[in-house]
Amino acid sequence: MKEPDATSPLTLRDIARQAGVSLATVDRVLHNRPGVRPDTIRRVKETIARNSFQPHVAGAELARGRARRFAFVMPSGPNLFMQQIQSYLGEMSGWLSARRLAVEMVATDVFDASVLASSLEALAGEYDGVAVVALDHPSVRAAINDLVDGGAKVVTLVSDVPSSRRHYYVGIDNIAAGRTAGALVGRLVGPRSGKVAIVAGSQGLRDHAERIFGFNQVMASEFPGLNVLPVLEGRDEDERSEQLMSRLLGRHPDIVGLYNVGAGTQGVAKALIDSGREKQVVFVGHDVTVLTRKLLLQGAMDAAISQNPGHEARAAVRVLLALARGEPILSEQEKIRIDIVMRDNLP
Amino acid sequence: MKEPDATSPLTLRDIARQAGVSLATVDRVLHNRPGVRPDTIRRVKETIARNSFQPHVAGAELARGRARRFAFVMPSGPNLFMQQIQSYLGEMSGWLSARRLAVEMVATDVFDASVLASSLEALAGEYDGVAVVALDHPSVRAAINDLVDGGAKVVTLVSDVPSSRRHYYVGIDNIAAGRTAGALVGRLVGPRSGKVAIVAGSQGLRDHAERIFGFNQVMASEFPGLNVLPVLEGRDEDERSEQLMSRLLGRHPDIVGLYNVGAGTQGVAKALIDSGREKQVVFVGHDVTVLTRKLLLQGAMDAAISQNPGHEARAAVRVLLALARGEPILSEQEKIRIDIVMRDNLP
DNA sequence: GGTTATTTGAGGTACGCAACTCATTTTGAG
DNA sequence: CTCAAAATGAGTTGCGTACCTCAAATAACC
Repeated sequence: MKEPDATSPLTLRDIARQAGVSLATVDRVLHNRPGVRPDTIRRVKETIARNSFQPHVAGAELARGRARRFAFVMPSGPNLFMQQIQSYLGEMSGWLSARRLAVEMVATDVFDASVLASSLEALAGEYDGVAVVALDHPSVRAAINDLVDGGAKVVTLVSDVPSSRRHYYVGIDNIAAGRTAGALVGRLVGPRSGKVAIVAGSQGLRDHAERIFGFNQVMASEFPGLNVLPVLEGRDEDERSEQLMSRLLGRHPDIVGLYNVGAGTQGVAKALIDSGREKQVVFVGHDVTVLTRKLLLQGAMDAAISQNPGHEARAAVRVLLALARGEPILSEQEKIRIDIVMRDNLP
Repeated sequence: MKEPDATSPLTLRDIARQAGVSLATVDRVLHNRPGVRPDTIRRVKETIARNSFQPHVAGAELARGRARRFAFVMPSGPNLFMQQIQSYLGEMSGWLSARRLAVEMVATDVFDASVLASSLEALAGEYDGVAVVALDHPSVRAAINDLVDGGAKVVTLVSDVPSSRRHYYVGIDNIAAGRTAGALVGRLVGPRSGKVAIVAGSQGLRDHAERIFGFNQVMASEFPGLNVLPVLEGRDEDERSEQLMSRLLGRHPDIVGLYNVGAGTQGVAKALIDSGREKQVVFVGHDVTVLTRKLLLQGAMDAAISQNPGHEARAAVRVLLALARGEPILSEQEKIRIDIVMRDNLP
């Protein structure tokens, strides 16, 4: 005999009884299976809502049997970001396997739309969820939509494709990141006036373009004393960035600020240090790596805008899992913050 | 007939077979139950390790039956921090109930050691886990240790009691927070020299003392041009803080920086604004609230050091859950970061 | 009214583990 | 060697859900 004494958690059986239907019907409603009258569906859903009933995740997880497979589609090549994500996923391996989750990395050329699109197509039906560092291009958009239609949960990582039907975007607001960089450069330069240089990978990349936009916005409105020079495009390569930067420093002795939008930080820093002006020029860049950490500590770099890659990796996994389970997403938790890292709050 | 075909996840049964023991013995080993020879224990553990086997959380969770109860022991009174934590826990309610977790708030006077200690004692045996905003005092330490001995998992929140046997501390490194504040004030003041004021709640509070320590450290070593004035103790009250600050501003026309270590921000800001010097004085404080948000936006405050309370609440719950389940803790994930919040990266 | 289609009920099995009982084997002490 | 104690095996039950089958009831149609 089951006593209705304490507030022992409700089960599906209780819901069924309260709604005056059988367990099978509740199950049909819960999983959108056919063969239930609209009226009955409503009654069951109301009962669930009234009791704010939540199915026990553990029960559901156990009953479904098979493990879930997630794919992370990431840039190929000796990419530091990919290595970091991979290492953070590695740290989660215990957590993952205790939940019977398999996460696999799929390396591909994310900068070539057709290659990326076909890589995505190849995943159809194989995975329950896909996280992808996506290029915003029609064929990629179509591939993402196909995955979604195939029943997979799709999350864009770092770089979004807002026009697709992806379920979620895990990454920062790049315009706000650029604004933050602008505010930092402006404030740290102080009352001085002079020129400000920008080095980006390419203005064709969505995230870089957005950061530059935000940066210029702040510069124009809040720091009229600073004159922003045309953007140098270093293609995220160290050598090229260094050359461009060296030349620019030579031509403009009155540079007081420098914003490095993407990678190629090593080259930019080398040019700055070789010029001997690293103490006079405020240098703000992105991401906390071994390199930027060193530069911050030695004072050559003043601040780094960072989007914690560990958080991104974990958030992507959590979001995919929540989507697959049909759980609500804790959006506040999964939001990637724009971190300002200076020497004294290095993580 | 079970086929050993694919890499279908192992179960306890597989481990038992491989180790050449029965399921009951594996269970005894796993739960540190008596009645197993040391040699057998070793053999079982080795088998588990060799296969990097992780018990399926869902199975374990389902089998244990009863729900888990966690208590959050927090400051009573109209405390903004408590309200925030409570609201963030509210957002998690679906997540919590789907895992059959009950989180209860226990309000108490956390600033009175004996009251806090007896509040903690009262929880013994009732809860599987306790998160507590703790005062570092011998009687509190003893109460925490008693809870731990009673089998509860204990996490200190925001304010640590390192000498106790609490399982984990969820909060920031306050010395580093102070250093960060110092670096910000110093950098934002720029080449000017002058005096820097500090307002704290009380130097007797561990976190405040640590922040001041870190702040002074940076000031002394990196900004010799800035002269730090003696600490004002505003008891985290607006009125008192305002009076003290007004008087100080009157006496020192050459104040260029201001660090507000704790609460009472409203009062400090009012004194600063009334003096009409908010544009000349760099003002750095703590926490992003409705108030500090407004001050940042209007430019009266230059930066806020923040420890995301939502993250703290969620981390505390996750850590308690992991501890209760015997899962490893993702320390990287649970680490509370020191956020620098300026106008352009307001969350 | 009869027939078919749709909807619902009843029940079972399986998932992986915890927690227990009780029988049996092994071990160690005397 | 004997006998009690310790160690281990074998088995059962239940947790809450998913997913399945088959029968029964109800509704819709002509």
